[in-house]
Amino acid sequence: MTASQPRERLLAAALEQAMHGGIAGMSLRELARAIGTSHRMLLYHFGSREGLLTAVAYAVEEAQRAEVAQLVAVDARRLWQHFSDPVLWPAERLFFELYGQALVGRPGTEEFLGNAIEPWVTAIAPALSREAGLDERTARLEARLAVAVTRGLLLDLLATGDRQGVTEVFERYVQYTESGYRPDANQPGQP
Amino acid sequence: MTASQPRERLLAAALEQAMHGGIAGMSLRELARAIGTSHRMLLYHFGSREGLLTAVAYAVEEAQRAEVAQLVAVDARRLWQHFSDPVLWPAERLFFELYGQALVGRPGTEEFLGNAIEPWVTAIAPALSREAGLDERTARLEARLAVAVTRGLLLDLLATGDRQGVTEVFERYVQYTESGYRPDANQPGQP
DNA sequence: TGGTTCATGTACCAAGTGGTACATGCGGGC
DNA sequence: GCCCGCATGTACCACTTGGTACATGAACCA
Repeated sequence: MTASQPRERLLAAALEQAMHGGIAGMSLRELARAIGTSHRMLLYHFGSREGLLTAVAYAVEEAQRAEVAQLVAVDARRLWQHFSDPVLWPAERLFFELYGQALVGRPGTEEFLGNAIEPWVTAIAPALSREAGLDERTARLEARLAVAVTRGLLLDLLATGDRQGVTEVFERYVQYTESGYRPDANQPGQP
Repeated sequence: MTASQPRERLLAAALEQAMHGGIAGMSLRELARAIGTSHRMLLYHFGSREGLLTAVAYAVEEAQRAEVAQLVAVDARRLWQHFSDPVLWPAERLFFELYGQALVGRPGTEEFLGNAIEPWVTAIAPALSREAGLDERTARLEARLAVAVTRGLLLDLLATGDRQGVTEVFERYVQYTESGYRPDANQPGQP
């Protein structure tokens, strides 16, 4: 189940490699050389280049889901602390790489899109509903916003490397959510 | 200055093509065929494949900056209405594609990263400072958050296509900002 | 023992790759 | 007229690409 099967072993190695230098732009031979096998083996075990890409995308997705499952009911600051940890940056770069490729229709990455939002929202919303007493609809809205904020700030973080600065921004967002908002505050022109 | 110079004409065509089907995964010949020229011409005018990629990335960046300049002092809802318009989706897909490639170090896209955050913050912050009476530091924090929220929600939008749903989420964020937050809520940190 | 299945290596293929050499047209200045 | 610089086309280069054919080994089961 772990790395005993050669396919699993190769997949793990490919994943590892994908996190250092990307994967969408690599040829089978490049990748094979990098992980110490032959392009013949990659084709044997994954059928085609696209099959390999698909398998990697799927694995990344699965890792994400595992992450989510583990993080339910954790508070926002700890969650950000977790995601902004530099050891996760390679994985997050890979995520954005695959995401970008999926958006332009690169085969083998398309199904990646379907699981980019909904599973996260579904995983986070119940905790919000429970701990903040929100009705389900509102909890899902709030969760969707949280996912977007986290992704947007991760993009910032990966581009700038400025963990402290971005963390400050995240803190500001958290304080918004903690203070709740007053729908009666009406406007028109900003307060 | 427009499309009189052949290089400009080719660049415009390449950009156009890049928005429909991406560009990072295309070969020179594919691209040339798609825009009705020869790969020879692309190499002549851009020096190399990487030169072309760079030029396209640069043009996208420039278009972004123009967008920003035009949007200063516009209110948040109109801004979202603008960015979420389906006619801009191809451009935004291209943005995320280039961003993803830049994050994994694809040559010709690297400098893209440096201008992903700061120019936007600098363009937006003064308006926030002016209209909401925030000090400069706070205005920049707020602007950085706004950029992240917008990008995160655009990612959601491009993946799901659910403009109405995502717009609701954005609305929730706007209401947070409009109601202001109460730092006295509990929290020790942050003034 | 022999047969079967999975894993791997070697060698190859046609097609496509980025890039270059070279010839050709076409315009305006002299 | 002539030349010169830009733009373009044709033909080619060595190399890489994804994929396949085929042989071989190792492990297991009969």
